[in-house]
Amino acid sequence: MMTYTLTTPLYYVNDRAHLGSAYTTIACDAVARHQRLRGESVMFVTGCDEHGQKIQRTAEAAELSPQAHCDLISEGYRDLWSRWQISNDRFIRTTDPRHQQLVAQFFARVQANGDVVEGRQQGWYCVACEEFKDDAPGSEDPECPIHLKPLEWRDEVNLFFRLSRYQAQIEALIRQPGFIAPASRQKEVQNFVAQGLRDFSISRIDLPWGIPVPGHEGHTFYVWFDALLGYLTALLDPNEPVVLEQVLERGWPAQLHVIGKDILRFHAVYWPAMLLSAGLPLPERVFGHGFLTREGQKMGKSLGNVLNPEVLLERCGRDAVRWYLLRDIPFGEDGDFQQQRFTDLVNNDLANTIGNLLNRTSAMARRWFADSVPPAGAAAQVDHPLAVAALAAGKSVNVALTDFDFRRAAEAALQLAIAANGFLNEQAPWKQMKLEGQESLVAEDLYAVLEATRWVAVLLAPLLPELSVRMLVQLGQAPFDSGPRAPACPPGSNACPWLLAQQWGRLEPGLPLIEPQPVMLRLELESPL
RNA sequence: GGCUCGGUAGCUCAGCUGGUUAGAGCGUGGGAUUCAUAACCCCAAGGUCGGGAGUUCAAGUCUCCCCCGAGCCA
Repeated sequence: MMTYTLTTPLYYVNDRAHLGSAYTTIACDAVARHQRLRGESVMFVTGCDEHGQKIQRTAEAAELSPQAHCDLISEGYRDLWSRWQISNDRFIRTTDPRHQQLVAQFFARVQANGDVVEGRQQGWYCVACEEFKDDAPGSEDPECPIHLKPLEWRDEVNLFFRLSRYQAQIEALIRQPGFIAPASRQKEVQNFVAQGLRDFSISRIDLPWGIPVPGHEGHTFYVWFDALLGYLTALLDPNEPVVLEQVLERGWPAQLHVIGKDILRFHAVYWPAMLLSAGLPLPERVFGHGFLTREGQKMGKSLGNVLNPEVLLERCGRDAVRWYLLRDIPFGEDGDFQQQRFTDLVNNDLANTIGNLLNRTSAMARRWFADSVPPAGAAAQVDHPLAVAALAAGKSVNVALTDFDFRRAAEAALQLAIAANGFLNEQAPWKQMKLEGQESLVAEDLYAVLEATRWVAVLLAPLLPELSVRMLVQLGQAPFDSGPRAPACPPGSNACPWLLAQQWGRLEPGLPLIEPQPVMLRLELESPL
């Protein structure tokens, strides 16, 4: 069975997780859950990138060994994702000894293919970028334009990867529609490649905190070379011997790499070339998403306005943050985190519109129909206005999620809830109940709204798994398993619960309804986050 | 400095190959209602579409220049 493999970047352990990493990871989580709900077998990879001089120095500054520092930070990531209930199947650390073995095997292939050459590299180096700066600013004390830190003069013999040999293949690759997403990022990479690809160095000398290059004493691998390979190591079963070829049986090639727009070049150019050299298939798609600002300003330590995902989690909860990030920020574009808007949207959409819909409908059904789902009558038919709305919403959600358009998906689910609320106000069952002989009409109306509400819960499952579960439980429905070990359904089988749930009329009349509890509380933030 | 993307109501954004009075949600104001989490539903106000020039019978939508923001390459 085909595996849907997707990855977050392997986060650099230079510092603790920030909101940006949480954003990327949550988006991937939504995709992974959606695929699992559709019955796909999913391999969702995340992890940490732990080598390089920058890490070594950060550790020294903290008076820790590099390993101790990496252990600390990567454990922080692992713990954070677990508390966010991220459904990753793997968490790879590039300091894993197994990774070292895989890198050696990969390197051997690249070398056997004639793509490794020695070259002298001389120039100004930025440790923060872990890169040589081609155009040295001439003067005596050049600074890195990005980090505003002094550059260091290096003169060393390194190993180079012969990227230049792959010019034509890379050009063809990035021309393919869909490989680089969103499409608006394609040109930038094309122009970069059009300038002519130059070989890039894949080793460093006298940098102990890295993976040793076999056969080249004193060389360690350049951090990017080793980090990208983490995607492969992650796929291997932790108990099986490390055999590069085996990744083909474990989900390679990936369907999707989700990354921040700043590292598109590495994923859309360098990485495919490395894979070509090693004779491995290429990933289907590289999605470069935008960055988050906060209240219109760039987040940064110097400004002291960094939004900590731990704080967000504790004070606001998973559903609220996921909803805001997925529903309001166009995936792919830059976005701005605004606290007022955050609470407005969460309270309006989740508490007032969706939560209250369930609450009011369930309360009426219980009051007038013996604590249970009323008889459906004509409302069971698929031409009921809410049935039509539900089917349309379901279609939109599925299409939107396939396109990684979380906003459209969230909007579609929300619109269904709005339609159901509107229908209730039009039909006003509370008025009808005061009249004689209107009970069957009221029953139909309430059934239709309860069923539409069930649909809202179903459609929210990939985006807000927890809210979805709380709603389904109140409706007496079995919640869906979209977690790491969710069982996949063979293609063509009709056993996929989530897809089955997207049929109008699945709610059983007569089913007991438990006393409604608010499924989503309003956010009341007295102080800024 | 070069390249790319974006700059549309207070806020977040839709506006396909140029064509009737520029749309939605949030926020704001008003109304209606009481089943419900002071919730839901309805209505309204709000924009010289970043600035300037040009092409056209007609431009938010095409061309050029400039300004602002972001990313990449230097």
